[in-house]
Amino acid sequence: MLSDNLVLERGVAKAAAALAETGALPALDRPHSLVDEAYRRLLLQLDMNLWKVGEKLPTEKALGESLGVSRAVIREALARLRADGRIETRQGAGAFVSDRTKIAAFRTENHDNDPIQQEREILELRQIVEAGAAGLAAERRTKDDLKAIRDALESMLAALESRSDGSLADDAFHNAIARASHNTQIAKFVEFLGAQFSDSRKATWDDIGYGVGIASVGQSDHAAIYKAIEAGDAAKAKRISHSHVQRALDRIDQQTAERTTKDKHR
Amino acid sequence: MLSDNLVLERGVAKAAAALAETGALPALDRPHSLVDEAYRRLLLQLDMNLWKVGEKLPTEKALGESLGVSRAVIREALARLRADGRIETRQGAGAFVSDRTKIAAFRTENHDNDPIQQEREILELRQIVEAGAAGLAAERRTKDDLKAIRDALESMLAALESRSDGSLADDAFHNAIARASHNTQIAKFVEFLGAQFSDSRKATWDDIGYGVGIASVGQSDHAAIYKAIEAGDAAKAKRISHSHVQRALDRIDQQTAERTTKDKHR
DNA sequence: TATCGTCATGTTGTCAGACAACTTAGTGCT
DNA sequence: AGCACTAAGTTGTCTGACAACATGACGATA
Repeated sequence: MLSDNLVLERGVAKAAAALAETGALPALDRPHSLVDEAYRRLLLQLDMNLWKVGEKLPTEKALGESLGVSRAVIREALARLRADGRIETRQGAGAFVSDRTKIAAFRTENHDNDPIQQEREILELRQIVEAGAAGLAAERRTKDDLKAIRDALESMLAALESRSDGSLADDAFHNAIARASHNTQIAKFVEFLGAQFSDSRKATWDDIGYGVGIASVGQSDHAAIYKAIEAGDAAKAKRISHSHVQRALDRIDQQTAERTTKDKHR
Repeated sequence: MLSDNLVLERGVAKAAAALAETGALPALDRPHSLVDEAYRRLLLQLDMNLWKVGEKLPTEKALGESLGVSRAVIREALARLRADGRIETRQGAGAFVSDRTKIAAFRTENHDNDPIQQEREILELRQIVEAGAAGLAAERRTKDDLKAIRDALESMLAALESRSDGSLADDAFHNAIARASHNTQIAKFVEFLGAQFSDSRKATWDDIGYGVGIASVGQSDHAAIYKAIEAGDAAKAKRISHSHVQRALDRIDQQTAERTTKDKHR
């Protein structure tokens, strides 16, 4: 079942050349490298608890043979899993499934979930963390922090007036607030969460966004958040930041509702 | 400066054998594998902005020669960096520094920071997220969720009465609440943050913890959090959860204060 | 019998070389 | 200038080899 040959699966040049004569479609799509594929397979099997915690995985040789790839490919895939803290390897012994207390990295990827649902969930997490960060920022901000936030605010205003893309300034604004919390982990995490969006956030700033006026509503939120942080009002900063993201959540829910309605009438 | 040879650096068997005659201490500690070391070096150089965003890294061959390791080692290290989203590689072209919008994984590790300070920062992040999760849990919990939380609560109570280690049940309690938020990203992240602690959390449950009564105070917090979630009181669940973690933060600050005082008198 | 070395075997860690697939820059032709 | 073509350089993958280490079997010794 899981012994599918990775090489045979994707279109290799040799196979493609052979098929070209028969008129079969060329192997245009090479979605991932062999290492990527091997990594996905192994991660999937780990998530499915195919091997218990502490149990030994098959040897690199065996894994390579079952997937039809060389040991080098398997080793690079295992290196990733080890970096994620999902497995531990001991020279001469083998690779073992590590328990959950060893997780070393957080990723938002999810094999099975609906992408929209996933985006909603990330946004909700973002809402919590950014509101908390805004609260801390109100308590700890320095003059330099305020200046950084203000600069980003002005960049966004300029973008808004020229109807150009302000998503970068938007990012900078939220990151500046997170940094003002003077907690590098929070700052790093907000930056990370922001990166998980980059494309979908642009929707706020494109033509549609301007048409609906999302961007300008957002801007008044931003100004209010800044004022609260400047005034040192943590509760207020948290509240406004929270409701600011809530608007984005509501938009997602509204779109989802519209879609399901459409589906019913189809 | 950065052309140090990794192989020469760590204690290789050959070198150890040579030193054995001179009476030098044996190379007991083999801290990391070559791949780990190479990964750290490259990550450090990336964090130091040695190469600009979009800039091309040296070739695998060159990197291998400058670190004194084979291409295979470099490739596995680069595989990790690529998995983290720090670089992108194009076959035939090279490896390039990717911009911050591509970050694929969040790690708490920090090269330079004081470990205690880092623990405090993670705990603060935890405070924010867990309080938010508790709030959502109060709004969305099902009967099954409540049962899972209650089970963990009872496990902790049993551990408390038998004065045994309840850190696992403690973990289970907070994870059950996070799952009750019905947001898999939040649940995954709470689980992740919990894993970043596992050892230091045990302090709450060891002998010292019992002596000071930390565990029993925590237990009354836990019970109150459960009640609030059961009652659907989101604000209350958030508030208690927040102050629950605040106690742990205060303990850290107190320890830090004591240490600095001691340092002064030394 | 129980314990302790020793050894054979298997596995991971690392190295070296080779070729395929691909990019890039240059070269020469039109 | 623009184009096809070539050549060199780079990453992706494969293969084979050896070192370092773990583990269990075996036999010697007390």
